[in-house]
Amino acid sequence: MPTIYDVAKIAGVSPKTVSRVLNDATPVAQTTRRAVEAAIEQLGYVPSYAARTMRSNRSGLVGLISGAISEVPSSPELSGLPEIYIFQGIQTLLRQAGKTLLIADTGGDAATIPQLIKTFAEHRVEGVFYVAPYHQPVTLPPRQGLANFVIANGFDAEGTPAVVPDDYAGQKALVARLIEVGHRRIAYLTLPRDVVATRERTAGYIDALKDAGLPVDPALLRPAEALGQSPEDGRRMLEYALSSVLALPDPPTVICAGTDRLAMQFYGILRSRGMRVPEDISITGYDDYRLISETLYPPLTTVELPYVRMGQAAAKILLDRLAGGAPAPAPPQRIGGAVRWRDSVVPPQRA
Amino acid sequence: MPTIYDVAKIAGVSPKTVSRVLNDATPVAQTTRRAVEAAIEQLGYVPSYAARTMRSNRSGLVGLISGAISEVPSSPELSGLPEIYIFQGIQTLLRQAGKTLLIADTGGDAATIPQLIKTFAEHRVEGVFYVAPYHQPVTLPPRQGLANFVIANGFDAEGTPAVVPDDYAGQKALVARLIEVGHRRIAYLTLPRDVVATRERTAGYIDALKDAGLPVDPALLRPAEALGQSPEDGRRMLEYALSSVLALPDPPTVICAGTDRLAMQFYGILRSRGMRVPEDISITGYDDYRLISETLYPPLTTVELPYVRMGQAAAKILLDRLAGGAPAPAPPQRIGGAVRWRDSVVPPQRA
DNA sequence: TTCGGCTATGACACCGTTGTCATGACTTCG
DNA sequence: CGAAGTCATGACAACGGTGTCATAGCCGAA
Repeated sequence: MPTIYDVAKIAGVSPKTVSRVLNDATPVAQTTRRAVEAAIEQLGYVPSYAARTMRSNRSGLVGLISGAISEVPSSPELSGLPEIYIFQGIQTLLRQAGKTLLIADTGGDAATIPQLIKTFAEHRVEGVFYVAPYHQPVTLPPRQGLANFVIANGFDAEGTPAVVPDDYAGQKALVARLIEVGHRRIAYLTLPRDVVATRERTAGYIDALKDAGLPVDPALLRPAEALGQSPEDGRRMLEYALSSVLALPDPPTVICAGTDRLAMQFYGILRSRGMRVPEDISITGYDDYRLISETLYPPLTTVELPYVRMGQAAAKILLDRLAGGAPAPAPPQRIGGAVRWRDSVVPPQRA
Repeated sequence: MPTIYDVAKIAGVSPKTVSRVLNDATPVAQTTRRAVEAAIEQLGYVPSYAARTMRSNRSGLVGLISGAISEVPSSPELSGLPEIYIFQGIQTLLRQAGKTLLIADTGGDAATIPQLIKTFAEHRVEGVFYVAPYHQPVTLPPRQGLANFVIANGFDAEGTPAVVPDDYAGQKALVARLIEVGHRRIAYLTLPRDVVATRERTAGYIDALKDAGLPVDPALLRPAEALGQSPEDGRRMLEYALSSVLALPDPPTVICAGTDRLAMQFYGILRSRGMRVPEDISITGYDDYRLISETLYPPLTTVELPYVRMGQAAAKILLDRLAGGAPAPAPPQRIGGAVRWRDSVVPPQRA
């Protein structure tokens, strides 16, 4: 591969001048610049980041770790949206800033993380992203001399900069909207009780009802899933939760599902019982996982899980720190997701 | 950050000896080795890949490009499985080989690729993966001096090493299995006519029928989707295809959908018409996209799209080349996917 | 005219490792 | 007992850039 010396020789200048041209550094005469650029073109010269890194100590690399970094065992049922959207958000901003993304996946085994971090350290990454598979508390392993960690889709106890979805506001906005179109009996069949998203969204659900002066009926609020259960148990729990609210003397006119996947299952169960969606009952989801929400018929009203924007926010935090900005520990940054209003919800029909 | 000199000074040896310890090179005395290892531990020393790269010209980095690298415009309806599984397969093997993965996403804009490749070149990657969003022909942009390209989920006209799913064998095995349990009237409602997967799977469908000595009825074989149509048109086409085969004088006992997503839509349509799955009609999918195939009730019989293994196969090709193995151009390597037999198929019921 | 200041450029060392080659101590064998 | 061979180690240069400092040419002001 050609080097800066080859370019210098052809252009008839010193290597240092070539370096200046490459870095847009002052001062270089117009004619010199053109000669150097021509030589670069002619040779197909590409500068070496490795050499640049040694002198300047800035590698242009940023690491990303995804997979089982959680305290909670990996639950496929919870990681609805592929984390790849978070990657995309991160990468978009990094590329604009001239950084390149190194990725490593734990493959579900948290024990591999120290090794991954060591590899990143060997490549002298300027920062590291941790991407959790769903909104959760995490514990970062030892930093091994690296700085500038940012957590996406999670948070830790040490106040590491973090970005999370605003689950509270999302569910609250959705329920407020349901109330607005006339619903009064709103069931909420949630994800497992112990996850962050359930706690926050439930609070949003309750506050939306209170804000509208509606009563909160505990019979309308129940988990439709538990952590670590078998598929059969899951199915049974789901049907039981649904049956319970439908059997109430004053049944709901709309069912909010904890996730688009649950909503999809409700479609199936309701239809095999002869109920029509949305004529007989309205349904909402959460995530806006478009493979489901746009494919279902009728298309699903849901709340966006703003993964791309979360990734961008995480990248912005890191880039600001690299630029020498304030560390900004603060509480996790919360990213709101829009309500996606589709045809699975209609105003309640008179009985 | 501590360097090899700091380690050498503390251990009382020369830098070169430290280097030998780091690389497990002969010959180093046991006592010396221990002293050096102790010094490394004490300082928290981490070797610099950048410096190593300069001397040895091996960066330990491999690039991966995903996104719109296709000739075909990106169709969300076709990229059933998230490419992330291909990444995982690739990364598993690379990590074992001590390589680190650099990733870049085009963000849907193929015009960005030359820039991405240039960035990879600056980091002196040892190879580059192209990952297509679904099985398709691709055209690689200029290589800009880089070698060792491998295509995953696609193939090009130049014979670049490539890995693709064996769509022919997958559909053939599925249909053979259906015949085995007694089905004779087997409908196939496919993905858009022009995509590779449809051509190959249709051939598999036909050959399975022929092998069993069954007639091929063109009325049972039709596309359920077209490229680039609106959601409403899509829905209409889908319903029309389904209605057509059901209205036949001798209707099918099982419907093979072009993808799990289509199968999911068929569940919905059939149920809103009062038909039961699988009692009244069996259904199969393709992809084994578990968020759908395991969540549907009854769980969906489908064919695995072996993305993880495809990624591993692609990585193996690259690693073999890096190790100096034969270039192995050959036709694309075909990776077979297993039939996943679940409850959406039962033997045909007597009319 | 002379001198300070600015512009464009180059010489040189250095970043952190490793390949090449040399060297000294110790074995082994005739 | 000396020559040849092995083992453990170190000196030195080189990889491809960039930071620091020096320098030559040119300008305008005193």
